[in-house]
Amino acid sequence: MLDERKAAILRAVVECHIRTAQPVSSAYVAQLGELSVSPATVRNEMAVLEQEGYLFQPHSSAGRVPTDKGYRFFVDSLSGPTPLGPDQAELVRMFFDRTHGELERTLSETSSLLSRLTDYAAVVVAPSAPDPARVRSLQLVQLSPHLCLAVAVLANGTVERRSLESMADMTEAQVERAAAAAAAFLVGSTVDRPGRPAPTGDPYADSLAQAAVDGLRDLGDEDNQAPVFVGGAARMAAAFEAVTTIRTVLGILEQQFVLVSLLKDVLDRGLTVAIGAEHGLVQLAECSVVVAPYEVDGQRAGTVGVLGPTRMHYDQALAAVAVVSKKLGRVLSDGEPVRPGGRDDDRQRSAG
Amino acid sequence: MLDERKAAILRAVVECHIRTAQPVSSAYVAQLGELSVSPATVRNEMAVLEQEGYLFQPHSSAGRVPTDKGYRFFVDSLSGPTPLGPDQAELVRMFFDRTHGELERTLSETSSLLSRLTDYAAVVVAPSAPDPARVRSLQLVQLSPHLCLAVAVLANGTVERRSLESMADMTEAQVERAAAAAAAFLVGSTVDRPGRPAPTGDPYADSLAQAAVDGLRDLGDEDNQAPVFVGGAARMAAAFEAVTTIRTVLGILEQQFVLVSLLKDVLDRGLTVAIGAEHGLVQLAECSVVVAPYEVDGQRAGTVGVLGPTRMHYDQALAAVAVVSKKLGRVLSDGEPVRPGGRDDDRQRSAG
DNA sequence: GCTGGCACTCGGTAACCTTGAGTGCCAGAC
DNA sequence: GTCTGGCACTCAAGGTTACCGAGTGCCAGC
Repeated sequence: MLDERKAAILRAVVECHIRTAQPVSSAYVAQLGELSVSPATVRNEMAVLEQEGYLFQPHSSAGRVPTDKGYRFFVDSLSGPTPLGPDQAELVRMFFDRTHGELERTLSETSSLLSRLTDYAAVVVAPSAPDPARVRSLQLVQLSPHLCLAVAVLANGTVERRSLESMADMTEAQVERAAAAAAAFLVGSTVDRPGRPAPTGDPYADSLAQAAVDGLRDLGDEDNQAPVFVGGAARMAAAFEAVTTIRTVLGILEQQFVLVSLLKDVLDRGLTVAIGAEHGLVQLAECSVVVAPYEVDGQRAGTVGVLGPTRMHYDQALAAVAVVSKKLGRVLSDGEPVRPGGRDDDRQRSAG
Repeated sequence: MLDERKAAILRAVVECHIRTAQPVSSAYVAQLGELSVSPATVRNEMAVLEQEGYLFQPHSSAGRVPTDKGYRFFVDSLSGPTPLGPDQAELVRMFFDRTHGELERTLSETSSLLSRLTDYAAVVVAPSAPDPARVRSLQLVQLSPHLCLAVAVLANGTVERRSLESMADMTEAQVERAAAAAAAFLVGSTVDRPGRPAPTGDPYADSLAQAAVDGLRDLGDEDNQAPVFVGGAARMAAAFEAVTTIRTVLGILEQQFVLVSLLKDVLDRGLTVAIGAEHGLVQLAECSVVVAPYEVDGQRAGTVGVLGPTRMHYDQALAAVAVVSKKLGRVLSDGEPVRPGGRDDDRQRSAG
């Protein structure tokens, strides 16, 4: 589609613009020396590239700036994964060596890590409950005469809470009976087990037990909102000039629901990088997203991602996201906790 | 200290500058009509106020802007709590009517609410565990041969997790024995109960049980970090002009530890409002903080606060923080869950 | 097809002027 | 003594003009 020389020029323009945030001149590209041609030749090629929509000229006497299409070409032509820089690899190693358990905290700190690695905002979507989720224990805690809290510990260590309100006041004994019934029904089984707890003889206890079981059933549902952890939102303030842009982007980062669907959407379309308008969100037209799913126990569980300006360092972001998603998945996998001093290597073998 | 006329002028300047973010002229104050004097007189008074450090003149032909000291005088002279506006009161009522249980979620949404009420960033510090914390149930969940998760449900519905690593691999039976021992020791008691679980006959199980008990003991410790929920950080982007300021402030908002100590510090000094440099944080010199503790079951449990520019709407912020802290405390109190359609009134009776 | 040369464009910067909001001060009135 | 109107002064903001130079587009020649 693009001959080799045009491609090289385009790549040079993108790389330079990512670094400098300035329009790139033909003189700069020529002086690079990669292809031994004069600025005039480069100019001619650049004019063509502009006609074809890869470049854009802010005004008639300025250099060229890549369009979204230009970035897309650049990203697609990135040759294989760049390795992480040594300091960054060190950061990652240190982080995952001392991390274990405490799901929320791990996820939250992972988002900070990813943000520090890339210098953009990072997003980590919590693992959806393994499907189907096996219940390890179920408790009912009475908070007030008509308010109970159902606390379920799942096999993977996740803790789920549901508050249950009853119309009538409950006695302690009733709550205990309900808890026993609900636990007998659900513990050792999965949350979506069909049927209902065995009756206790007390209709109030029965309905409470049923409420607890019902409350947990939605865990399997698709639309059950997975929590999101955002790290380094402040770094977006440095990435943009216009205050209004900053405000918009920060606003989006606070809307967990929007974030989740954004990442999900990108992944569903089989993308790893969504540039500018490629994802649906108009408000993020000046942003790109780099995402990767992570696997827990061999299943896709959640997503990590980086949100930056369209002129982001894609290679570094891709590398960071790849490494973090892999390591995070491993840390969260049951059978494979962090092995301090273990022999895990960061490099991906083969896999072109 | 300030005669009544100077005080009136100062108040007028502060109010106007909060609204307009512009230097305030003598003509404006005179034309207000509150005190029937000419601009020239106002000018003379303003010159004195500047000498005394209440006002500041950006340049010699500009109006006056309040200094931190000026704001301090203004805040101290606010007469009693302003009531919330009707729409805002409605927001608050709706929010707390449909809120119950689910601690983290409540806190997180409360921070959003407070941010929406004030249009600044809001901070909610989670309640510190009631002191001493009573344990309702204790479970050990084995995640891998040498990694366990201790899950404790406290009497108030809080769930605490601690991951426990053992050198040697543990069998399921050992974990069960340890869980039984630890539960027998702690359930029904408080986390700081002295002594140790009864021995099980298996040294490995004993040490695991001990580890679980030890792990929870730090709950009572002072330095145990209370989680923080920040809402509406994006609104800070609108409150300031300079991008660097925005970045700094957002950076602070991401450092939970700094936030907690900031709020704690302000409260410890007996303040409700900290203006500009009054709190220790140089980076937040352009910000003010409005805080209020909330009480759960009659004890100070956590803090809510608002972070805005020094020229914030103090009256509204104070009102919002007061109402939200009171309502939040009530919702979180054991004996007193939200009573839908109940007879709770928002007005503070007497209490001058 | 590439290149050097050249005219042209146009954003950015600096110098300059003008405007007007606002002050400080003073002399006179109450 | 205190207030006030008047007046000169200051200085940021905005507009105009001129200039510079980076960068392009095009063309003629190699």
